[in-house]
Amino acid sequence: MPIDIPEVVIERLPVYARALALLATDGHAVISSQDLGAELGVTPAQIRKDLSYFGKFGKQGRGYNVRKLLDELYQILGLNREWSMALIGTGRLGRAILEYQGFGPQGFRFAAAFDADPASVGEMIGDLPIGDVANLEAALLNQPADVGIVAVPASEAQAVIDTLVRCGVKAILNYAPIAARHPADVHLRQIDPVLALQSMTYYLKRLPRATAP
Amino acid sequence: MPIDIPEVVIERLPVYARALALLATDGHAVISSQDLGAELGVTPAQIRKDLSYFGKFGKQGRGYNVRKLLDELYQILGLNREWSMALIGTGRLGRAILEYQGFGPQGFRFAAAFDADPASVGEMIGDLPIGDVANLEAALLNQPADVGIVAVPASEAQAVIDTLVRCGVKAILNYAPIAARHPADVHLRQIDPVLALQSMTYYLKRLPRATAP
DNA sequence: TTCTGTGAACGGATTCACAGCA
DNA sequence: TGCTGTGAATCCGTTCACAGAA
Repeated sequence: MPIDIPEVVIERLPVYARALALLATDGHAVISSQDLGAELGVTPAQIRKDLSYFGKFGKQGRGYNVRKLLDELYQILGLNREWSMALIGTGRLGRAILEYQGFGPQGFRFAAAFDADPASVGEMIGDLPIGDVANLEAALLNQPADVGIVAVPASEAQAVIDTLVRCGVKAILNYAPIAARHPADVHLRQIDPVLALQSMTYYLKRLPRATAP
Repeated sequence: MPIDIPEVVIERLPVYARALALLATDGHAVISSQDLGAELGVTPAQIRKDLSYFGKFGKQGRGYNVRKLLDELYQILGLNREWSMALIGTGRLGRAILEYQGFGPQGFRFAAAFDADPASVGEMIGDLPIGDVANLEAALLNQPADVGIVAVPASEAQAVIDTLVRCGVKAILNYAPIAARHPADVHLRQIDPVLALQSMTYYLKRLPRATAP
């Protein structure tokens, strides 16, 4: 298993896994790179090349056993275990993230929550107590989390991320609209709907039709 | 202004704009590609090359006038106007999106909301009435939206996206966890925190330290 | 025959490096 | 001297095309 696998490849694997999971529940036993690619809007060669970084999972002339390939991807991605997450920021956004039903079924569990507002600290959200962000470092050193979820205001986000990094957290999902600085060995993903919209308006602007005011 | 500007370039422009806006409010009048790059974790050459697709905005020996470059980027991206959005899906996620405070200040306004649940249809969220998703097509043809925001369950998302496409919506922000099929002239961005997490676990799995069970 | 796995070819984005202007 | 703008060189991911297994 080579060490220099392009990050784009790693980012596509969960997409494949999700599609395969769907195929499995639909009762498909086997699928070709051709058909999987059509499903996902990806070229068959892309899929085969991506998978070839990790091994040979298909059968020539047949395709891939859906169940087997799915298991392999789960193994590769580490999805066959539970991952603990610490949420920092329990305002509107933070609470929405906590209540989002998509994480649990995929094995991502909130283990702790923190906020800076004294009015919130001590409060319970479900069965999760809100801790003081001032104690974030101590709390994390005592009970580490695999992933940090940052949902604080933009002005506070870099400081929170620095703290997470200092505590050894190696994966951060940042909802704050900032370009956060972080060491190369810490993985950071940005959830940024406004940036997504702002890049699409470039193309909208160049279209003939316009919305009525 | 060439037509074949790489999409990655377009996606970086809002990042530059955001940083410049911050610099402007901080009172910085001028910035070099060097300093802006350091701020954003991007190489100076990258910034200069990106901007060169659109014109010459800097002064040799000095750098870029922050205010002027920001104005140019707003012009290029079409951020100096308001864009209307239609939200489809007003469940937990949809309501959180509606209440998110980040869209308004950037000129993105919710013009309509739709749901399939008869119990929700007719209800008001703030000053926005929830329409029946069965009437989505008619409503959009009557009052077009610039952007569609999809926050329905995964099983319904492709159908909703198909409808938006049929109504001429050319920009879609999809929160549903599916790899949606869409025509090349329709721009689609995916907000998918679970995928983001699932690609980071690949790297976490390969680290020595593990969380206590 | 069908479809995988993969080296080779290709294409496109990033980086380099420098001419040129303030 | 300092920094932009940009062709050229480089790097890297994608696609091609085919040998080989079922």
